[in-house]
Amino acid sequence: MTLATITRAPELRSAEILDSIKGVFAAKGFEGASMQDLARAAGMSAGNFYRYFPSKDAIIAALIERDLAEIQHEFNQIILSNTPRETFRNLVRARVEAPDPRKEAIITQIEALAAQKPEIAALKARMENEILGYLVAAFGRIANVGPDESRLHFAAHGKLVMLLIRGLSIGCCANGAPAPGATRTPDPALAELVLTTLDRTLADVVAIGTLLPRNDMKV
Amino acid sequence: MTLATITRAPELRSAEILDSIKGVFAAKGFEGASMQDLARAAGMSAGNFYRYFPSKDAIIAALIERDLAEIQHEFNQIILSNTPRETFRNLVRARVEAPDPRKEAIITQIEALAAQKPEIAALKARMENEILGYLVAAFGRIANVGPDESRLHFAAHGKLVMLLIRGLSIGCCANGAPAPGATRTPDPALAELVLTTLDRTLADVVAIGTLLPRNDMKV
DNA sequence: CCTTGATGAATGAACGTTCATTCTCATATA
DNA sequence: TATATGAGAATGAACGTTCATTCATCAAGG
Repeated sequence: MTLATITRAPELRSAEILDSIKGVFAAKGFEGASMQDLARAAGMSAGNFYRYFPSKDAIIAALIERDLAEIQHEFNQIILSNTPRETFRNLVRARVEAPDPRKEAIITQIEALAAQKPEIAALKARMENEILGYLVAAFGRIANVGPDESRLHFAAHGKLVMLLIRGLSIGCCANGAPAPGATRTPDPALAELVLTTLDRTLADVVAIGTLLPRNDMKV
Repeated sequence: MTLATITRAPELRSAEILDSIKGVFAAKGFEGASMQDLARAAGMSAGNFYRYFPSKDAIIAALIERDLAEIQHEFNQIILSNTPRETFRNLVRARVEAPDPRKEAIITQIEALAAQKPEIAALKARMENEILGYLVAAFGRIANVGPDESRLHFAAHGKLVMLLIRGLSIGCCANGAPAPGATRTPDPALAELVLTTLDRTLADVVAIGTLLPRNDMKV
């Protein structure tokens, strides 16, 4: 409390709260976690929680917003890099080899919530479309083609990459024991397969790019 | 009601009920669908519903069990076929090109529920492990290697295939409009990419198989 | 008249949210 | 320095609703 009070900006406080409750959502699910649970995890009373988030749904919305900002930042690294392909591959590798189980569990919850709450569904759709946009832009940068061409030819490739990364993170199988804090074994062999699939996709993108009007010819 | 009474076997009746409520689960989610909703969709009262399923959880369990049986049947076709690779590809193609939105929505719900109910998590784990087993067996049949070798070398490939099919079905992006009965456009380009990825994986499996002790040499 | 199938109102627990109240503490006042 | 003040932070009990589940009751067929 005293420590919390020191934190001047309420936005920082909100971010702290989001951090502290992520685990609860991951462990109990969105509906399974009561507001009392969340408040307890955040170290405050149920009532006071509403000073930071006007509703339970708003918490999920804030989580989505935060993840999106983070992802956006990662893609900026790719776009600004002068070795975009390597940068892309490194970021993907990090995500594939050291996934954050809490983040993935929350994405699963959002996925399920979208069936129930149109507002969340819209947020999810926006998030996915934005990420797809970033991916397509990154592909355009890597294959050196303009944005329109990129959008036209690489949209499906972008979706495939999203599919692979998300699917891997969900840990589509072999989780078995529901031990809460257990370090999930994400099957290195599968991770390796996913990575080579991503490499193949990237190679496809570059190959297609050579057949398209190049971006740098205009200059 | 009168029609229902004619149905002699209660198991058939249960299957009918499962069919009629699948849409409700898909549209509203597991927690979003109340027992009243489900009973109404099944054309009976809330109380009477409990004559067929002892609890809400049991409905999900029954749905999982049914899907598993169906999948098992499909894999039997592959194992018994004398052109297993083509049979496999055809089944996958059907699933990729004409997905059942309700089934996938329910899988999403199960995924999220597993975080909350250990019983469901166990069921889910069993289902995934069984499907993986079928896939590995099918790969063994296709690559003509024994079950032990298959399990040893193709487990990751099986997981990759599961990941691809499930990921595609989730419609990882570009669903946008939450119109309930809308025919989702599953992006044929993405479907095609997934199929070629599956073909590559299958080719990898066969290639690895030629390096392994063959199954038919023993006879 | 008894069994079977079905009803829908009743139950009780759980949950999101609200609100009257208390606490904290920096500043103002004397 | 000692005290008063007031605004924001925090509490936790209470509210109203929803929902899974149960049960007393009924209808019909043999």
